[in-house]
Amino acid sequence: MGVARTRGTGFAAEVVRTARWGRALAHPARVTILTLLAKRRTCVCGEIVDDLPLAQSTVSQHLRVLREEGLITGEVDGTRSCYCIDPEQIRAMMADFSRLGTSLEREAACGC
Amino acid sequence: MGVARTRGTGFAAEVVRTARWGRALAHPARVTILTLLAKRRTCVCGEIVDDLPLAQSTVSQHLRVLREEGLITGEVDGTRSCYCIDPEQIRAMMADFSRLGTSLEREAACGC
DNA sequence: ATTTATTATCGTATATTGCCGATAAACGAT
DNA sequence: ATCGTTTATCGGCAATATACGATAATAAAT
Repeated sequence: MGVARTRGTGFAAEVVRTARWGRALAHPARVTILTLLAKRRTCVCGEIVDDLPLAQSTVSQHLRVLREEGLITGEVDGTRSCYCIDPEQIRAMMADFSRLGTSLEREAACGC
Repeated sequence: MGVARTRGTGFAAEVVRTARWGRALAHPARVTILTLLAKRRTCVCGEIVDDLPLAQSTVSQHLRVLREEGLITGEVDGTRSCYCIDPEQIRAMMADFSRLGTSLEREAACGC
């Protein structure tokens, strides 16, 4: 999706942050990668590729998105790359979602 | 982002659902719209437009995305449209996010 | 030094997103 | 019937997203 001209401008900071988390999760591959990294202790890129119905290069791109959003960290280990979830950022994301949730559930009554 | 050829195929149903929620929240305008609808009792489209730094047609598109994802409901009221949050779906979204969160926080230790 | 293995990046094609102005559609009011 | 208001949709444009194969780049192994 095109990052629009107004993206990130004219919106509250917390809203922009929440939208970034949303974008990070906006593809099944990325959600799957996160759960894989949480499930396994090992975090080698190749295994992730094996578990996804996507080409290696495509998985690498999804990993980069997750890294750019801060949800995972990548570390080079010889010829391979070791990816790990960043628990701090996961908690931050969930906190933002949680804040949004309570904010949205506060007044659920509809006047229509 | 382009809905890719493999989107929704080869991924677990819950993962796909979570990714759709993420996509719904993936733009600051849509997050803002949701919070606006929660804050106010009234849900007329025009007011939403007034509160966003976007053209009316653009806001209408964002409203459509939120409606397609089921987070809001639209109802025609004479010449205007009344949009409301769907509390049931909001709860469903938050439940999915919550499930994801606990799943991701379970094993946060990184072996790297 | 050469090969093998692993991963990131490049190049490219296609689809989607997001934005806007303009227009259509629907309704209420005059 | 006509006008004004409100909203949805259309058309077009630029930017991203997603996918893949191919190619670098790096390190381990022979």
